[in-house]
Amino acid sequence: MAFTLKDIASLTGVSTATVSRVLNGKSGVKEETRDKIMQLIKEVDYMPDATARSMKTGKTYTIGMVVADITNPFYSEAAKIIEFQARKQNYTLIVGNTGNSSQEEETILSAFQERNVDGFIIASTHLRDKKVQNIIRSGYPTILYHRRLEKNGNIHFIGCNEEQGVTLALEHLTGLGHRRIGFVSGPRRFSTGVERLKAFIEQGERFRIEKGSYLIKEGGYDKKKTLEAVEELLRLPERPTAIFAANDFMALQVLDLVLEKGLRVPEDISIMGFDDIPLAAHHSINLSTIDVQLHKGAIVAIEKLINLIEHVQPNNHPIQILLEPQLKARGSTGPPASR
Amino acid sequence: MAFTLKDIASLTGVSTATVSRVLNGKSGVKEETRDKIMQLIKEVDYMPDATARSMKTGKTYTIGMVVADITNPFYSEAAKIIEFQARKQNYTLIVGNTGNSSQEEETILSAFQERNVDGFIIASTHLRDKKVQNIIRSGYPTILYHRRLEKNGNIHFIGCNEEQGVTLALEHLTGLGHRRIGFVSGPRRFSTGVERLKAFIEQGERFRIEKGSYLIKEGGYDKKKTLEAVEELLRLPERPTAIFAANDFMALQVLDLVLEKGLRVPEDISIMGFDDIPLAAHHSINLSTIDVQLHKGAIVAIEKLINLIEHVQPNNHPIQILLEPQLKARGSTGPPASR
DNA sequence: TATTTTATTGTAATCGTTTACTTTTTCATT
DNA sequence: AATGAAAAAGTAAACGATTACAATAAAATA
Repeated sequence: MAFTLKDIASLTGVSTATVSRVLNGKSGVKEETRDKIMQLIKEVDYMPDATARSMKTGKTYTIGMVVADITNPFYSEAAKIIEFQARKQNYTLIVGNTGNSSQEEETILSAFQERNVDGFIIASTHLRDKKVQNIIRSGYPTILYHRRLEKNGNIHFIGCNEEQGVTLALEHLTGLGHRRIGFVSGPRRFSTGVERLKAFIEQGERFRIEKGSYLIKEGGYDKKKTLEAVEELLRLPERPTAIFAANDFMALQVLDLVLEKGLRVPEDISIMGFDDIPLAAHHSINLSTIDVQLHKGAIVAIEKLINLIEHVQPNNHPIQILLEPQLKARGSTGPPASR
Repeated sequence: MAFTLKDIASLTGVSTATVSRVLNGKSGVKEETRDKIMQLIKEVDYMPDATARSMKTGKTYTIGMVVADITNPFYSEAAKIIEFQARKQNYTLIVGNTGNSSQEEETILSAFQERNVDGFIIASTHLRDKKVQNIIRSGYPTILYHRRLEKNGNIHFIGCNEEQGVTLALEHLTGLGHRRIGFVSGPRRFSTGVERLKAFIEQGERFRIEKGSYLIKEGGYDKKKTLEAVEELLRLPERPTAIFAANDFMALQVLDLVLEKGLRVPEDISIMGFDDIPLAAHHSINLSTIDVQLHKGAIVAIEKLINLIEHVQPNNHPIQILLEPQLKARGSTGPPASR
């Protein structure tokens, strides 16, 4: 049965205050007393009750992170990095998985609030997410990661320069000679979805993608939706010579579907992704994509969050960090077949 | 600024006891009073402080899960399922990532203990894990998932029948005609590592794998170790016609390396994995492997754990569940090239 | 040695809930 | 109207730590 601070106090014949002081490494305790207490602590393997402690101090040393899908390498990678960094500073990370359901997200965020997390990293918000707005408004230290809200007044955001990323991708594809490029967009509820789409349309003009020869199709995170989009693209009278998927997770699905149909990549069709999840570099995937600097972003996110938590900001300048994406040209893209 | 139960009490002019009763849906509160309180709660969006509550009740409704590597789809998939099931019953899941370091694992487990998690799902234990033994001994509801301890007296374990899995794999490979099969084993600190290896050796005899013509090499989770193992296998005078990796994560690396060397799979060499992570079914991976029933295992694990937590077991029969693995024959295995 | 000063320790309230126990209110019964 | 039982509400003590403040012990100074 577990020992409490009180037990330690009475067993060593001192007051709880003294034990607490020792526990927290405060000064003003005689060496001898400290040693005696420390020894007993080791001996009985006493560990302070974080619950009780945080009740008094108001700090839980817990950070709530909520992601769209932990099985998506993009998020699991980020979670891993963030957890690691957090623990280095004594924080525990709680990760919640929304599966892109705002219903679930709300439940999770509430659970986290009830548990008094010290701060949030939210990587699942949709554009007009009431609950998220609510949390930010009520002053919780919060960092929006990767996805943002529609209106971003006074909101801390860390992500990548989506427009720049799309530009790089199109530069690459058009550089190879592609003019008919199909785009499988992400859901429009998410900032990444709309921003990448918007950039594709804008930049598409600039790069002279053939009018009407590309199709934009909203994909989802389930394979079915992506399948529909791909089928529709391939059924076009003038088939696109390249498909650009709005993220790697979808690109993988596209790749899968295209291969299933017996097309060769990149000889028959090029595939381009976005995000650069670790798997993209895998030899048998070998996906050309845009590196969104996930690692750097994750590190900055947790660093900034802990900063927000520990030093009440004198300046309430919202943090707005846009990382510069990079092109990763791999084997899934090549020149279009000449006909 | 957040409202407390006391605020709700004084604002509605009742005692804290009454509010608490309403909050917990207890009887003995007049309808009218209940309504009045409920209304205020909605109005000010009051949420009870889980910290304070669990301090009194001794329950945190939190489950600690510790995994070897959250970016390994095997674990992220399990975590996702477990989190989902847990939340359905009002539990929050904390996931810790050990990166296979027992140092890290210990830190994480201690952090979880201090936070008074109601139970543990441990999917990272090594065979003689002191800390894990310690936790089990001290009576925490704990389920070992996937990996087990060396001695399993009175320990709850859910995993798959490793021997059976290896047998299926060898049946498949030898059935195709392979006699020289290289095995890249997992680390021997883990039960899965030794069990799969042991089964390979035992069953290998039965299936008349050519003596001395196969090599067993301990791989790791970093690509370097696997690379070494693969190189050594390929350098053998009589090259194995198939490589069996002790898990899919490693099989993916093997696949990658083999392809990099210009070998065709399965024409030049067959690759077999173990676990059946979702990615294995991906068209461009198409890895033959052993389905360890991860989904079922995860569901059972969380179900049993919550059961342990909520109904103090009258019978302390340790739970020992071995799921039956299944062969998933895909494209990475085929008959050996005839020479 | 008496008196300050400083270092060490102790006391007790508090954080926000829950809950055993007590008190008050309501209402049926006589 | 008096009584008693049942229903509703209240009181106050926990849970296990932290901490402001008070008290004591030790050391320094006069």
